[in-house]
Amino acid sequence: MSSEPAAPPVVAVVGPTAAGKTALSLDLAEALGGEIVNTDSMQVYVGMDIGTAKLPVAERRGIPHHLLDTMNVRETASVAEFQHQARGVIEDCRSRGRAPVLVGGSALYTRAVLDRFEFPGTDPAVRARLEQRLADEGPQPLHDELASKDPLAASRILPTNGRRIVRALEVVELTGSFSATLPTLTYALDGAHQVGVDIPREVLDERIALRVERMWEQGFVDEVRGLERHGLREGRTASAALGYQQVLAFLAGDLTEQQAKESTIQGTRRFARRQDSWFRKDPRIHWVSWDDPDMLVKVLGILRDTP
RNA sequence: GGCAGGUUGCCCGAGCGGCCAAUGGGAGCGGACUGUAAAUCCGUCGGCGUAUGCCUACGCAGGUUCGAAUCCUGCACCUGCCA
Repeated sequence: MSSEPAAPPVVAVVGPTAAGKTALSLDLAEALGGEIVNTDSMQVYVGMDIGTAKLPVAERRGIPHHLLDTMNVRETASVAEFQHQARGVIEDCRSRGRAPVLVGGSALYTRAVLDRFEFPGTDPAVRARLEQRLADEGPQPLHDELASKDPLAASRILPTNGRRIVRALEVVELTGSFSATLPTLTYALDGAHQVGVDIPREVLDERIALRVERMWEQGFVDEVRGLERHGLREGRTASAALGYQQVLAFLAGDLTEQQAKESTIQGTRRFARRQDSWFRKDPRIHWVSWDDPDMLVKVLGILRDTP
């Protein structure tokens, strides 16, 4: 038996928005002597605070938080880039003997960090050309083209999903083929664990509605107004964030404020369903109930008992 | 009080004698997902333990018809115009 200290574990807290991931992650980080690593695709933006439910600095209990506020709203986010940064942060934490605690609801981001996930490159010119064609011709001709160049990829992507077809064609042009299917569930990091916060739909729906109401009370509309001046509307990814897109529509006069709020609640609920479909099918996740008073103890037990 | 219009499935909204359990949208439910992922897209969607099947259903009650959500009569409620 080796006597050298084991590397600190990597724990990812997953689950739908508003389930209570943040509280658990803070408790965990304190218990493990760890640091928080954000895996939320929208909390990376500077100034997107209220609408993303970003934890205020004052409530971070002095625990270092990584990968928050790394981009401005005009910049386009990228999973591959995020993966690179996150792995760097994780390695850095562990080298200092600190356990990285990942928190966030962006399933693809979390998996990209935790799992063996390699993203083929990208080429802005190729992408732009394909997107132009998508706008002009619609998805079907592009799908036909994909079918002739990479039949397997075409068979795995529906002819109506222009977005995925464009990316597939881009990768085919760059590398010759596109896998169009998710890699197996295999951790790329040693000592990785995933803990899911399980919460009944009815409770979650209620919490989402409440959270959105609070956002408005806290001045969300003003936050978006301010970000609009910093180019939020031009930001490709940031402008599509839930709540932000709705408030932008309100500010443009396309929705009433009430409609924007209701649409945000509705959209967030649907988003939570999509998050569920990622997390529920991952058998590696250890689930704990959102209202379990012994949640932390249980999670620590799980970490101790599983390799 | 008179004239005109309306009442459809969880919600909105088409249908205007058979091809209607009833177009479409939303919600709900399920699913996909490799460099925009809080995105993009798909399926399902009255009930009945597989059904060329049965039941329930288009405000309520009756009628015409081989057959009605669709036509007629009465009633109830809503709406626009004239008073």
